[in-house]
Amino acid sequence: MARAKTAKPYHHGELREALVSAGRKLLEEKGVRGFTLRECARRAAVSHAAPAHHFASIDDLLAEIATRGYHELTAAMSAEARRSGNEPAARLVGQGVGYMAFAAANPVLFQLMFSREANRFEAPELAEAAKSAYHLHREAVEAVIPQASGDVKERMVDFAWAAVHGFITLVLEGQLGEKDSSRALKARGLAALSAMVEAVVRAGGEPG
Amino acid sequence: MARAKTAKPYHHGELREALVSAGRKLLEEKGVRGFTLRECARRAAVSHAAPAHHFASIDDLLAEIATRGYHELTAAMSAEARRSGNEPAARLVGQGVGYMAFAAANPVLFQLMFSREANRFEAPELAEAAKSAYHLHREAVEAVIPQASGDVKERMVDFAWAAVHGFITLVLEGQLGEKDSSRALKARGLAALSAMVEAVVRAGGEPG
DNA sequence: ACTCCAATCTTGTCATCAGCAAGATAGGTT
DNA sequence: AACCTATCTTGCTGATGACAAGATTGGAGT
Repeated sequence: MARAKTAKPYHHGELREALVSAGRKLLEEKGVRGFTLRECARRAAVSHAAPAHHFASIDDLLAEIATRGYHELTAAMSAEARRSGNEPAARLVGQGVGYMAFAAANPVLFQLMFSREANRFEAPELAEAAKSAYHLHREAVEAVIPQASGDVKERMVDFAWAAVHGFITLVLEGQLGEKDSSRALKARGLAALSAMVEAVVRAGGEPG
Repeated sequence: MARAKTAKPYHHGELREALVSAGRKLLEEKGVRGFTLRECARRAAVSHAAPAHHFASIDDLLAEIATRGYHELTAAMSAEARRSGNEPAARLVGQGVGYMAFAAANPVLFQLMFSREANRFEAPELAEAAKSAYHLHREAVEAVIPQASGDVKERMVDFAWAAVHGFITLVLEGQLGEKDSSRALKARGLAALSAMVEAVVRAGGEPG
């Protein structure tokens, strides 16, 4: 039957994308606990049961959103490292800046990506996406201390990631510099990054 | 009326405590998203509406649990620092060990305490409890670099906390050393702490 | 000892949620 | 043109948080 111009088409056409997109906004607005499948459906203008044909459960949708988050995180790290030139230490700082910038722009998504729940989502692509971000970081650290032993490298990979991740995490949680301007916060972040890189360089300089 | 020995007393007597206790176990079992007020009530053997008389909302109960978590965290940090003697650097490492030990023993609670939601709970005692943990940390860092300028001190407080918090956070999320034994993980944690303290000491040695 | 009252706990209800079932529609395939 | 499968719908079930109204309790004041 020919439908009137104003009638809603029965088939959405790009519902999966629409749900991911709506879900991502909803996530930032309402937080992880306020996220509901039905609200996603409402925002995509479909019935409450429509999402089931694209995502087996609410966790499935969250996993997809988190996976895309990791892809974006990786891209942000790469881009900022590239902007920082060829010097390994500068690139490591840049990658950290990219990491923090992504987190600051997507605080709730970032929290979801690094939450305990996300780790139990059993989504292979999610684990894959997370690993590629990790490898990017690992390579950047190792490039700074190419002469160090494997043990030292591993420890510095841990340490560097912990410093970057810990700093931005504490900021997003409001534990650090609540009243600071975003400009001042950026300066504090850069200071933390500098301290981290310096520590890595020193540790790498003592071979063994 | 005299009630039979087997009859359940109408008044619980210590329901608030029972709910906090049950809620804490439930939290670790089911995670933040699996936490429900009704299950807490069930475990305390009261009706589903009973908790309302002790906690205005589910967030209120979570805030109380988080507040107690901060008190325990502070205690764990203090105790481990005390065990580490009087040397400031050793005490800072010890405090970090206490921090990580608490987090490892209460992973979900720890995640809750440092989640975005917890920050919006609007519970004065929660903010208070969080601050006292922060001050403990600040003092421990400043004791290591008493001669440093205020700026350097502030930056090292940021940095040290970020390193400790970031490391244990990544471990609890399963991002770091998934397959490591807890013994190996502890070693990696200590390595991160050492690198952190060394960096703080060096930075503090350059006055200004 | 008696009364009364406020705190505590109960049952019952409502709107909302995730997930499932069964039926309607659409777009593509043979 | 017939069909067939993915997509989307309405309509349920069981559970949740919050609220309302009533029952019970223990204690404060007389």
